[in-house]
Amino acid sequence: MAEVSLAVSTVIFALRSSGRFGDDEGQRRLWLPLVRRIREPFDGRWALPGGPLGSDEGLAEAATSTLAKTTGLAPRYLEQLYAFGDPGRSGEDASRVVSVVYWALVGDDEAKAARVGQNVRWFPADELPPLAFDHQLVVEYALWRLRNKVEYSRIASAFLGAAFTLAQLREVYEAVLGRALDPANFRRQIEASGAVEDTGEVLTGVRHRPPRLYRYNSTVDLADQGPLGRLAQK
Amino acid sequence: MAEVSLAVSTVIFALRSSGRFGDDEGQRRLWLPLVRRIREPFDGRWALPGGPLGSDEGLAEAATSTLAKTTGLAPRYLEQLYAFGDPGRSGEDASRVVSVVYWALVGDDEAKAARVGQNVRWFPADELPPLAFDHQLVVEYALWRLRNKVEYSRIASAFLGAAFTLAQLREVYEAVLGRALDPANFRRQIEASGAVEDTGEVLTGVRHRPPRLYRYNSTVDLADQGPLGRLAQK
DNA sequence: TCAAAAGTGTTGCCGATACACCCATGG
DNA sequence: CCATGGGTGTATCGGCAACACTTTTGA
Repeated sequence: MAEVSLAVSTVIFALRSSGRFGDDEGQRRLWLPLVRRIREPFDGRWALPGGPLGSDEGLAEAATSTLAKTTGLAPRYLEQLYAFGDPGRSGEDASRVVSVVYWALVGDDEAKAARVGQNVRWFPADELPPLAFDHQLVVEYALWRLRNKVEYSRIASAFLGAAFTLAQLREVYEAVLGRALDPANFRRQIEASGAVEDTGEVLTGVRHRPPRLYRYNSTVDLADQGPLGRLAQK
Repeated sequence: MAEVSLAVSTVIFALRSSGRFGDDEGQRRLWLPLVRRIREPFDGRWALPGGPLGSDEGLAEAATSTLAKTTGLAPRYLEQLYAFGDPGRSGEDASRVVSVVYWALVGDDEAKAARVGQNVRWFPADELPPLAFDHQLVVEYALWRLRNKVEYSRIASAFLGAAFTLAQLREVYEAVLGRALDPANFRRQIEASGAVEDTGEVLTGVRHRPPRLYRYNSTVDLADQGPLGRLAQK
């Protein structure tokens, strides 16, 4: 009945060091992968990865498979962002498309191994090329959501491995929020939130006092941090 | 390409006094209109008003026209809630439907004049009948969003007329949040937020000190309180 | 023993809550 | 002049930011 086609796109965030030197050199920044369009409208422009919704796929499932196809990665966190569907957003007289957009976080280490190719490239989130469709707006909204959510949930964990120091966690916060945080107060906040627990181990090899290693409190599932999460307890 | 049809549904909230006596009698409660389904699946059950997306309609536009069709009202506030699209949510082997759900607020006075019929009825939000599809979950999520948003935005205005006393505004907050608020502190919070301005007039005819009448600060558009609102300033 | 980051203690400020108290009106 | 809600003043509490200070390692 409806003469509209439905697509699912995903804004994929990774936190990678931008240094040209060693692995841990340089500041961490947010990066995201874009795909180059190979047809009209917006032929040649960069766009968010996505595709039509398969008839047996769930929406989140479609976002995950898009993510796998373009980067070869599995998301550590995935959440629906918004459904965009105003007529005209695909360009002037293009056919009508409604996009359900998701945003995702992938791990730092995995992102290094991410596939790149002629038509897939990673860009720093604050230095994007001109984008197709209304994707500029979409990315800005996703960034806003990410920055907001970092402050009141524990999604920052998605950027880190199984064990981490509080300094590493703080670096994630600082990169996402774009400002420095007081180490002392950050420690207290995180400890008070109950989001992490002490592994009992320490990180050695650094040329100063060895920091403790923490892991995320497994009693809280990351998936439940999403919009419908708090209603899901049946 | 995609074998899925797209529909738009709306959770419509009004704040009406539940008293059987006069207009201002009794506690205010949240009410919402439901429509009775007249076909399978879920024939005979109550469901959220909605319909397929017209080929020239924007998503919000479709939500507004659904609202007009079922209640005869125009929304004072409208915001996208979520896109639901998992296979199986329409019942077992039903055809695949993705619903973009909006939520809306309508004014107290207008809601009194709202159309009702055999197949449209208003229910208190906390005494809903069994609903079709996953609409129970949808309504719960909408309620959660409403309660959250009342606390950090000025959408409560949507339930009131052009001029109102702070006591009336407080009643709205109390009904939505489900708890009593300190009048003194409520006054300070609202005044500090800059959301309202004094009209200079007072409400007479009450048998105590006449309360001042306020209006909402028109320099802030209600429509900009939505998710994309803060990005819309071009 | 020194530099550097981990980790702890302490203080002051600010916003929110609780609640005492005065104000203005209708009856 | 009294009951009733409008409206103002104020003390207290708790969280947070700022920052001084101690700890523990590698070099």
